[in-house]
Amino acid sequence: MTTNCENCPLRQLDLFDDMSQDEANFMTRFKTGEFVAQPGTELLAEGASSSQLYTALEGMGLRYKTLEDGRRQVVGFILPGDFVGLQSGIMGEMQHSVEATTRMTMCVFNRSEFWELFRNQPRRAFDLTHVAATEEMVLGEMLTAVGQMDGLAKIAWVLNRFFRRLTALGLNENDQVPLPYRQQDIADAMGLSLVHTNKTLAKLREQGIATWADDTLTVHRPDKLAEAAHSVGVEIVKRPLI
Amino acid sequence: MTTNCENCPLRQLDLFDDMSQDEANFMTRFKTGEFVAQPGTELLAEGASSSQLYTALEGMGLRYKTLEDGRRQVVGFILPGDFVGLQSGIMGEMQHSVEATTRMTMCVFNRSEFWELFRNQPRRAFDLTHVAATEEMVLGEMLTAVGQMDGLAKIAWVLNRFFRRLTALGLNENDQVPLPYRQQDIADAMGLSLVHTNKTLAKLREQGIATWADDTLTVHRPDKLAEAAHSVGVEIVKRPLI
DNA sequence: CGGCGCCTTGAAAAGAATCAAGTCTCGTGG
DNA sequence: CCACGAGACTTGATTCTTTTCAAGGCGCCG
Repeated sequence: MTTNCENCPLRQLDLFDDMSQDEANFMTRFKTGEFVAQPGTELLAEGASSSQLYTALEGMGLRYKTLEDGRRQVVGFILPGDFVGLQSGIMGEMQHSVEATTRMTMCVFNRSEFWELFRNQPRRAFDLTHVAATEEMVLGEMLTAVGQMDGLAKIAWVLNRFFRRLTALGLNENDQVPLPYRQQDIADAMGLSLVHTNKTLAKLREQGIATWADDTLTVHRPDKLAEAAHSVGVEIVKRPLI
Repeated sequence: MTTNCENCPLRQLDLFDDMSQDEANFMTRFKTGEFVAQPGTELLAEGASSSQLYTALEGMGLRYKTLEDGRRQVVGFILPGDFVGLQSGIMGEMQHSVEATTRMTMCVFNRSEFWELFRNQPRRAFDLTHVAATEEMVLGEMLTAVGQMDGLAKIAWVLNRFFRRLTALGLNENDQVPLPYRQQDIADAMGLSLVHTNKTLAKLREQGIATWADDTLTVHRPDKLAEAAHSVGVEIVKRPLI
């Protein structure tokens, strides 16, 4: 029993642009099925050319690149509503791997119908470009954090981002949001060592700003967190849902 | 006297995808003129919504984000053939500023005709998405370098990238390519201090790998440079020209 | 000639990585 | 039912990369 795009629960959210009836119909045709990934599964591999494109419907995952020496750079986190596989759809090959952190439900689209989308659904084509541009924007902000901030600000930055984004997804209950990643994932995302990440998280905890334990992030002082992240004004941008 | 897209010198290069006659005609109509920017000029400002989109025809520039405390993160370098302003075209607002480093000649396109491109030129729309995806890919690689590599590898990485890209643009003469940036620009791009950048450049020079002086980068040992950059196999990807 | 921008170099200070244990939880198998 | 091991989180001590501070040099332009 797969979810029909017209009844997609994500469509209700303010975070996402409205979708016309016509577009929803098209998406339902474009969608070839659903796929459930178990925790730890690799959905797409760097260098691989997948014939499948996905939109995350439920669960969380991450994008990462691996270096020869085993180091890993997390280049993004995948939350519900995120489109996955655009690079392979456009350039024929993924430049990073994608892994499910929790159990994930993915909407599956067929790459062969990708071209039809550009020919017959200019609005959806525009949205796809929007998705790519948004991704680029996020990477630019992340690069700025990794390149210019010190440890405390980096950690605050990424926690703040999660907090706001997950709140926009309606997952905030009493200033608590689910955050099922490991400390190593955050360390690899922000270019810090695991040990330093751990000590920095402890600092944020001791200062009564935010506590992250048991896959749950509790933000006691959202204002202080944003301040520590040097990103007071940053809004989570509205985006199209593919 | 502006350059006609059909006779655009960049089109000759292997680096760029072929363009059909029909597409070249469309681009000529899409193009509203040319614009010459003097060194140091700000072409687009972060947060601004420009009604103009550009393709760099000649010269070099850079994209950067500024933090409240004055720090700066360079999020990309603009070389001939690069498209500028996609974010403002798609999302209505630039997320980074763009500055001309040298004198630059820019092809100017009108944002108001942007939508027509998506409606009537699906192939060009696809190319635009390709540009966005390529940009995302480059940022991902840069993030990996900034997040995971040490100083020497970071500098080697960026020099190697310039060397290969400028070579693909036909600007390589005897292993020398023009590189008109300041050390501070490279430092801000790779998240290093100016002092450390300078000392690291000295190291590469002493080791006989590469010398950068007088706006010219000379690579004595391309193999060693790529090795130091941990990016032996990375190719400069072919891309569409907008 | 003087000042400004950029590059260079040395010394000191600090932030982050690495090394090294040790704890806690949870699932597995004896 | 409990011992055991794996995986993740903590914490202290040490090492080292990188930053910051400070100063001088060089070329260019008014």
